Amino acid sequence: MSYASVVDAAQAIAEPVRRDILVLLLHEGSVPAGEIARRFSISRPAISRHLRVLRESGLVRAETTGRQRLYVLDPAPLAELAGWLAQFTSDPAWQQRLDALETEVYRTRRERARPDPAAATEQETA
Amino acid sequence: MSYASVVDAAQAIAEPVRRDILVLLLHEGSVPAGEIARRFSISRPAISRHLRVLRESGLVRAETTGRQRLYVLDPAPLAELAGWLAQFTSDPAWQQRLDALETEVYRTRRERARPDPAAATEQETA
DNA sequence: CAGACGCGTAACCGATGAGTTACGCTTCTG
DNA sequence: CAGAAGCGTAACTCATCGGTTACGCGTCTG
Repeated sequence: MSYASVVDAAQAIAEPVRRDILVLLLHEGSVPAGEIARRFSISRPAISRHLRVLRESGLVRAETTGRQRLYVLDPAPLAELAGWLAQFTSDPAWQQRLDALETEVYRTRRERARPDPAAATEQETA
Repeated sequence: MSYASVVDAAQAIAEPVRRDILVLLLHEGSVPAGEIARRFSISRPAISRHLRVLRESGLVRAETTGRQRLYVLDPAPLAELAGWLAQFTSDPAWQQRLDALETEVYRTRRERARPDPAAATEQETA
């Protein structure tokens, strides 16, 4: 398990516009660059560079047909990222440890309703 | 359709150090801030700010005990992010469209394994 | 109680990133 | 074949980010 492309995928995903582009491609399948740009309020070069980021991180592939560039989604890196996330969401170890630790913070989180006697968890960063 | 915290989670995940912190907390359960800082080569204030980002995105919770701040993982936002990713990895629609399109780019992708650009910030240093 | 300890924050700085406009290259078209 | 259409890139600006050092504040301890 190398999780090599997790780095790039996470970086790519961090940008709202890029996420929207991915969703767009998911729904529409294959969309030319200009058409993608037309869907957003930012300029076409900005979209072009977002597409480059997505391309370089393997999330998207481009097929040149004539003077158009059709973009298609490639969810493989996203699957890898999902695999990386799985170690957190599926592994029960963290919960066991938290149970063993029996911290106040966790009980609060878990019950979500009881009055907080100490309230020492949420203070800084006013 | 909320995916509200996906934004923040993706942002938090985009940073290699923050990913490593999450993995560290996954394995160790509850770790004080200074101990976390000691595991990395960067300065303690830098870690402190990474921890703030993780806190504000809900990925981590802090419990103050005396003069220590114990950090624990909260995988809930990661689960949400995984849910967002699921629309790409589980939905078969994209593949149908790609099959229908039958593009050269896709056949290329399918036949030969794609080269993996090595960028191994992944394996935690702990 | 003075001082060490633990941790967060402020102030500052170089690097990165996302947006813009201007431009160039290739491909279609009248 | 000239010009429009479609895209990408270069050059630039501004905001954000991640790192550092200096500092402040609450907590433990001899």
